[in-house]
Amino acid sequence: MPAKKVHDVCEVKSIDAKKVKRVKKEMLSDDEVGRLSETFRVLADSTRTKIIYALSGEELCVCDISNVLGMSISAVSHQLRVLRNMRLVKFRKEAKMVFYSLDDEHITTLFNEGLKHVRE
Amino acid sequence: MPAKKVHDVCEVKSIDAKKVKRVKKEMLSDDEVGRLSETFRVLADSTRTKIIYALSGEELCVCDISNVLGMSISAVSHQLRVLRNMRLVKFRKEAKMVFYSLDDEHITTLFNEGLKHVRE
DNA sequence: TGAACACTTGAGCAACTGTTCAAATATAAC
DNA sequence: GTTATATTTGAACAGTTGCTCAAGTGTTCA
Repeated sequence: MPAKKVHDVCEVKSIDAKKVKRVKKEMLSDDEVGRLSETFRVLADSTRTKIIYALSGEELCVCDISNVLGMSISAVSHQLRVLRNMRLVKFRKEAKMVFYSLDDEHITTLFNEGLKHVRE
Repeated sequence: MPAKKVHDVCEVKSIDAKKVKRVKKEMLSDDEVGRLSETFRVLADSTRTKIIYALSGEELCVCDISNVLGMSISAVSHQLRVLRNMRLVKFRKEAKMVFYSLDDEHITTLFNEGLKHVRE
């Protein structure tokens, strides 16, 4: 069997081979593309959006965030873990409570840029 | 049966009721939150990321984009529809071909802000 | 010690997303 | 008309995501 080719991919060079080559050469690296979409993906969920906005003013404990959003502690905690893994929030423990706050001003800039866009 | 309450939500006011009230009042509207996460969501996929970047230099037809990305025409076309629905790209038909180009400079700004972030 | 509290975590599940495949549409050339 | 090319579209399918529920950790206080 010959090396199977995906039929759906246009293989003709009739289009604009030079253009394709040039654009291909200037394409972002896989690493950049991956980190870029990962970055946007954390911001692309409404629960996380609300958490980030809530924390943009002041630090809050998990229970407070849960109250502000009207969501279960568990759901909030799961999302806080995502934000923690992405290093977007930091936390500090005080007795039984855990206080979260923002930990990445680049993301804040990006977030505000997005906010500006939807409010345009 | 009495009105069922979600048990998991912390209902005690022992935390910081005033803080919660204040943050709640300043919270983004549902509409803003929705549009914000929708905006970030379009950018949160690597195929769409690549398409946007490819189009940031010059207009390209579907076949060229497919060649640049090394993906099937169909997959590219599906994603172009998403970008079209979000008004992020525009297109022009020329004979059998369809040329796409960017159509939203706000998104370009947001995209570049994201790029700056991952390249920091 | 044990109960209460604040939070985290894992499993399970429904909803969503991106891709493939096959079929459809549209335009051009014969 | 038929054929070829460029693109779109719908269905199906696998993979991912975000929530709930229940059980777990760790700290405080009696």
